[in-house]
Amino acid sequence: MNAQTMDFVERMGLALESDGLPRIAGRIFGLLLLSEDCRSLDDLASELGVSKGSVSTNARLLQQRGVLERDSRPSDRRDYYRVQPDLFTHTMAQRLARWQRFHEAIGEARTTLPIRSRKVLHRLEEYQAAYAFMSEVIHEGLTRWQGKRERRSAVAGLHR
Amino acid sequence: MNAQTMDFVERMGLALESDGLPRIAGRIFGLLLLSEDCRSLDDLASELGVSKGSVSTNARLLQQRGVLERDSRPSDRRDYYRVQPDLFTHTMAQRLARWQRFHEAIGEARTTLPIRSRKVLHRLEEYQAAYAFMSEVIHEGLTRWQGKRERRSAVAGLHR
DNA sequence: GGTGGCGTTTAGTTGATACTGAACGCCGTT
DNA sequence: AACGGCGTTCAGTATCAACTAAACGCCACC
Repeated sequence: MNAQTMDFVERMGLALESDGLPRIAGRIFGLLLLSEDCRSLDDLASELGVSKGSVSTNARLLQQRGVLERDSRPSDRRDYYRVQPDLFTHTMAQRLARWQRFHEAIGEARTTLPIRSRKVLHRLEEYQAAYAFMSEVIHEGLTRWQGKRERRSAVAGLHR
Repeated sequence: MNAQTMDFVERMGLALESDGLPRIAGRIFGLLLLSEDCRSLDDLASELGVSKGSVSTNARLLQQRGVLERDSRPSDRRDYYRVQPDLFTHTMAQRLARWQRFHEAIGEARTTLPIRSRKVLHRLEEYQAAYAFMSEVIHEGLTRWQGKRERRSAVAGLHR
């Protein structure tokens, strides 16, 4: 592997690690981000110099998170992985879902907890209102972006 | 402390832990979120049943992240902490900054790495474009929300 | 100048988890 | 039915970070 490429892969390892994922998951992601074609588990393992078991576990983890996609080829028993084509939309949506859980906890607290203080109550309401507003903004932004993408690829289709 | 309150505090502990912060930091945040007034370090430590050192370190951490604010009182050497008033805007802006670093890495890779594949290049460009777009959407949304807040508090001021 | 209350720092412990290497199970092929 | 190639799983380890408790340093007040 190229030295610069290895640097990038390593940076991605650290970046996703700071996001709560295993470092190897980040490395797999980084490598596939720069790969033209899908890669098999053994391919990934040897390229990254890590055990096959780790790659298997982490590739599946990334797949479940919507970061990677699994692919198969006719008359080939191996699994191949690649990055999800519309990666950005997926990860963004997933982040939103993660926040949602957090804000649900606050909402639940607001309704079920015996809150004496008007100040606290107002603080929680304010927070929820802000979340609701921004959640809507982001959702609307995502659909607008997808619309742009679709229109662009439709035009590209005409040019073929 | 109330049992339900303890549940909530514990949930916040887990929530912020899954965000890369120490669990105690989450507990401090949860407790202060439900507190009418500021709390001293010793107060927090005894209420949460953890060591004073942990509270000191983690409260400062949350302050540096813009989650908490430190307060002091005349003729009192103790530090008091409370949640940042416009918590939501702060945390949102901080998340954006964190993403930025990630996307800078991708941008850097795109320009410095020798990328042979047109497909890969297009993938990276697409990703960056999406990020730029959504970053703008979120920023614009945040300023709109702050505008709403200011107008509302101005009206509330008139009514006093 | 000593004393007590405060926040901070640090050595040490504990707990969690990423990772490895090997065993396992499955299936297609011979 | 044995074999080989594949993905998965699991016991063992090693690393890392949170947390505690105690020492420390600082400042105000006596």
